[in-house]
Amino acid sequence: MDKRQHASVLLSWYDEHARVLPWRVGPKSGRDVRADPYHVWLSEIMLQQTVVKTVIPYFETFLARWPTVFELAACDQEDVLKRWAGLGYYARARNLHACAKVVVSRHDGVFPSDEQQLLALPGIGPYTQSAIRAIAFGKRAGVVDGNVERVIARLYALKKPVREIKSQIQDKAFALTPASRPGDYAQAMMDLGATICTPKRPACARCPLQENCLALKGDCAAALPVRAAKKPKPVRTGTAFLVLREDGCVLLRQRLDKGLLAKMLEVPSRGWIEGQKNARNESAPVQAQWQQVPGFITHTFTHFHLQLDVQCAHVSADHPVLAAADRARCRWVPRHELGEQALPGVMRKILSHGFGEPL
DNA sequence: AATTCGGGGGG
DNA sequence: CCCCCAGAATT
Repeated sequence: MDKRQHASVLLSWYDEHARVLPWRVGPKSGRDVRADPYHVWLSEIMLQQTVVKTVIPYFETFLARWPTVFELAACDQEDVLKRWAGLGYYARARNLHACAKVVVSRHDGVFPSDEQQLLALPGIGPYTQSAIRAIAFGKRAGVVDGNVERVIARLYALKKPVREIKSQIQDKAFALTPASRPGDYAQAMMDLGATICTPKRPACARCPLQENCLALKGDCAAALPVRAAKKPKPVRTGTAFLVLREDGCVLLRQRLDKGLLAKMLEVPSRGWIEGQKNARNESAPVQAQWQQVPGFITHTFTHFHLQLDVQCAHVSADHPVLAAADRARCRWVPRHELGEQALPGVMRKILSHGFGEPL
């Protein structure tokens, strides 16, 4: 099967099996209908390392709140962080807002179709750049994400660690990309990887490319691609402090501008340290009579496990926050407004555990 | 070239 | 539990 047949077979499969997604136009709604670059960009940022099902409700919320890049560029960053809360990788949200501002201020609100201009925008890397050019502008770009990486590795039975053959995979992906409907082709490859050519137990019997697949021929599809061994995740422990004011407000604090969960809100805590020796050096955010909440919460980040116990205290309305440096970042939030704050998943777990009920 | 960034769904 | 996901930025 040559390259033209490959693309033709895959596009036929896509025309019949394509999933209906809110940012996707077609494929049956017409040949030259291209998706709105703003929609494509927004969805692609959200889809970085995040599965389609998780993204859909966030995409709908963002589009309803900010119909165009102009509204998004004009809003406050914290508003973006609030609506991104729970989606993870929060640098994406900060870069999203920064990118919108640049597109408005330097490109008159029109997304560029040029590779270098796209790469210059915050949050847009090699993958997102090519996806936008193919899907929104109909350019012939080699779109390689984790799905395509796996499909290509199997099609050609590439048995070296993918780390070492990135450029080879990129070259083959581009070579296979047709001049017509490159956006549909890219989405077809990704859909194939997500639904047929899955990491474990691929459904080769239902694959439109089975005649073309060297891995299937060599009976090694499930073993590809070869990825580097992962390092074990250490366990960090600490204590969270849930401060309840008599008027029903909870003490929250904005995190630092850099690092884990940067600029998001948090329940004040100490520790997050491997082992337990130095966990008692830092102090609580206020002086109070602390009461241990029975049990603990656990949360797993990309590179460590976290286990926190939760201490709870009730304070009066004029109670001072201890650390002067913290006061600027601290705020009292009514309990019924917690759900709409820029609180990451782990912070919501802490609050739910402390209150004994979901936010 | 390695590490740092979240969170959740599926085996 | 472990895997990986429409990756990018930083070191």
